Amino acid sequence: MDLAAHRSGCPINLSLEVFGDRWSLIILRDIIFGGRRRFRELLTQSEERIASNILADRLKRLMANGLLTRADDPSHKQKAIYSLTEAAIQLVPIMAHVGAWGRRWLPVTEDLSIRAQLLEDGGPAMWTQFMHELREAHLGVPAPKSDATVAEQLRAGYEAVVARLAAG
Amino acid sequence: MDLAAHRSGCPINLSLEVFGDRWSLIILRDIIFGGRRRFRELLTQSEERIASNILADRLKRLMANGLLTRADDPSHKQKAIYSLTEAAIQLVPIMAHVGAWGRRWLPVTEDLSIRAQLLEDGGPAMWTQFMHELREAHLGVPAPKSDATVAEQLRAGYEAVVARLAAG
DNA sequence: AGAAACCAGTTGCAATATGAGATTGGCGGT
DNA sequence: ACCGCCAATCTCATATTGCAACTGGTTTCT
Repeated sequence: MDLAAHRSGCPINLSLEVFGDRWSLIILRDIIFGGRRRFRELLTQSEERIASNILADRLKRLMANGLLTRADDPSHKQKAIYSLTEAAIQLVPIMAHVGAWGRRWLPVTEDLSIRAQLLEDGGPAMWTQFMHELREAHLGVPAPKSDATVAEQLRAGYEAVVARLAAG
Repeated sequence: MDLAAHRSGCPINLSLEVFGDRWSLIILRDIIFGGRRRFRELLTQSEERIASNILADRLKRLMANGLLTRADDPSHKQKAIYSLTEAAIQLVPIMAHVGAWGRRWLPVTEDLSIRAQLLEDGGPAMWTQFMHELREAHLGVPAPKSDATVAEQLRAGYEAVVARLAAG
């Protein structure tokens, strides 16, 4: 596509050209923190109700920009599996910072911000471990063993808040 | 404006609703790292050539979202001065991370990425000092004294690269 | 004083992107 | 054979973006 179609060679500008829109980081968030790997999961299980055409377009664009890869599911001929690339996995610290910033300055809801809080409290060490787990799940790189995975801690924290809110 | 017009209460989503577009962070980058404070400076001195109506719209939106304030310049009746709020100053670590990510994964140019590199090398300590300097310049909060300001280090690094590229 | 340049935007209009909903065509399970 | 699932695509209405020209006022120059 874009032969020299860049607005400038500034790293912030180029980054925005890749994920500076309303949906790309939402999709990556769902893949990274929500464990979604397929079109249908991303379409129906996100809070923000993305339209199917937008989702299809963004997945294409993220692949073209090297943040995602797509593979056929060997067990289901028409199922596709999306995987993060190393570049996308390295967005984890940015996600953590953005989540922390949003939690501090915007009217977030408790259930949807608990993961951001756990990640903020865990700090860079937790982000690094989480990135290892993502590399294992998406790139097949074995991760160092640990008793409680970050993914599990985030899930448990979320469940606990949802249960507490439901109990009232 | 938008009463409950949010797509969800997720901190990442709400953050994207504030600055998840192609221009908002570019404008903030120019204010934070380029020292621009006025409409005309932002309009004409940016690499990416923003259109005046888009600039006007984004400045309005950033003010509505609490990232900028606007004041009349006492010495010039029709000059306005834009200032960062504390919320915007706290985007510095995100800017630093996004710059570092872009530098690693995208085809940046050397002159426009030197500042990102200096900021990456300087680490969180340098970001913190820079945030103090921004608080002094935009909020009137006196910053701890230091022999070389971060702003000056970034400027000098940029000038050096530009000079070397021009000579070489 | 009069002309020229500067300032912060606004306006009109074409091109582009977004969004909701229906539809497509291949696949799997029963 | 039928029904539901899957990854998209199509259609059409609305919203956003981008360019260029323009506004109404203010300072600066001569």
